[in-house]
Amino acid sequence: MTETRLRFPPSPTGYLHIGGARTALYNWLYAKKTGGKLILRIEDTDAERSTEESIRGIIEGLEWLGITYDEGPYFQTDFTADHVAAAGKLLQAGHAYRCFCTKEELDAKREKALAAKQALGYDRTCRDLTPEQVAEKQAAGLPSVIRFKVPDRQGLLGYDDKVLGRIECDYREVDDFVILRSNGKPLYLLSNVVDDIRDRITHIIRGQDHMTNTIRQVLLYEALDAPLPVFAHIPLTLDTKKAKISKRSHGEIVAVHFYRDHGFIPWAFNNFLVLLGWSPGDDREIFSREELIQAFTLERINKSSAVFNFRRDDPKFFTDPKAIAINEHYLRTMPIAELAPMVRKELEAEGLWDDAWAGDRQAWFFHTIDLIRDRFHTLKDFTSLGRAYFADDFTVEDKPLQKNVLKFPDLTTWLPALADRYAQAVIFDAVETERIAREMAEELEIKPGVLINAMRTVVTGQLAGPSMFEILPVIGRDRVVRRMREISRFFPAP
RNA sequence: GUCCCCAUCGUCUAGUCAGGUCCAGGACACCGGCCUUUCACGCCGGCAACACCGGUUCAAAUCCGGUUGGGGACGCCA
Repeated sequence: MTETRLRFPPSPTGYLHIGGARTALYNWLYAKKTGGKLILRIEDTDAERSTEESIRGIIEGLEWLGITYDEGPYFQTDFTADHVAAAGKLLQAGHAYRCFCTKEELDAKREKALAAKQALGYDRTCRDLTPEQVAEKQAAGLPSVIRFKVPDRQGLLGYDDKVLGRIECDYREVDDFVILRSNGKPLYLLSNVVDDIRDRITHIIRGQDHMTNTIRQVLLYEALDAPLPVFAHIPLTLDTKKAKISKRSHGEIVAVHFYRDHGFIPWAFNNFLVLLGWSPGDDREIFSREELIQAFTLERINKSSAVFNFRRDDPKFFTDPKAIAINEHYLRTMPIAELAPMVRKELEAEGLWDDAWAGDRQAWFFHTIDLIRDRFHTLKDFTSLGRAYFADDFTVEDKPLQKNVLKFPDLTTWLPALADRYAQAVIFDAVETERIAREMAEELEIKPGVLINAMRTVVTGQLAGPSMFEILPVIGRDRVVRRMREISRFFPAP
């Protein structure tokens, strides 16, 4: 059996979006599973829309996701000569012909057909031009494109799709498509096939929006006398209104970099993505890299499209809740040693990082992450909700302030008093701080919760969090005492 | 308009190919309860779907036909 060779061929006309990322992931998984190769090919034949920035963005996106490729990036424009040669060969062999119809004529016909609700498509005007007629028009300097000549055959044209099964349509339904523009530049349908043949691609995993392309490309493989690769058309990712997700209409929310910038763990995002159109057949949903490679098969890819259930401007769910849930799962369960570098990056970006946390204080750093991560959703939470553990410039949220502090003006004396006891305590650990706090509450004849919740508020800024007495030693006696003594600053001046 | 594809809880899906074990399972979300100094933590429970019509069959989510609905494509874009 020959080596499997797959490719991911993005067109560099924008950022990498989740649909493209998922396609890349499926190709990558299949390559890994079969011990094959993944090739990255930048399809930049549309010079007007291709940009350097987009190429960089796509590569960075793949890198962030951890989708590695074995060859490339190749650039399609580097192989223009091959494409042009192939077009010439098809012309010579009678598989293609020159067409002199102008864009204007074609546009007019298309619009007319659209208005009359007639079938769209090329009417074969130039298909049967005699060699003399062609020579005459060329001599007159008329520009021409090269069109593929769809064979005049009875019966059905088709191929076997790995996920959809047999796909067929009538030969007459396929238009004679353009393979070379009037300016001599090749077009996608041709370039793509020529490149796939040269790169010896064995499996093409792409979106179902390519199904009509595949039908036409099957003809190209035949005319070019090349073996047909295996095709697998994966379902599309739709938005909540069931429209195809696109960069243009959805913007950042569908961009891979959005998830990087919102504190997603790369593998968690892959794990979410793979489930959008594939399932292992049992109840598993969380997979390590190796488990997923092992479990992944083309046969278990879904036929029907999936809705990416993202939300906008929702304070709780800024994107698909399931994506967040999977991210949380990883955030809360992965080995601290793997999570710590990601947290470090977040802290560094906020200017909060202290090198000691990678040295003498690494145990503290790991313990702190472990203590607070249970309630976090993304890596961003470490520098927002968890800021008080790493810095003094944290925000005290209004809700706990109202509920736990301002409601009890006596706290301006109670809390500094408790702070004094903490300052003088022989030991400052969870057991001792709790004993002291409860003892004082008893003396004051108040519920311990009043002191505890007030402490939580001024020490962490948050309404909720881990056990208060676990928190205190982590934040450290000095900081705790200082924050408790400063409670008056939250009350309006008398 | 033409062609192609698809159709199970709000969302992602299992079950469909080999009909009975499915008055349909899991996850997320939602709702309720418990735990707790707090909580968007944890634990327990609940709500919730086979698009419709017909056929085949002792038996249909599963097979067949039709209807409806959704999506995609129809470029000298990729």
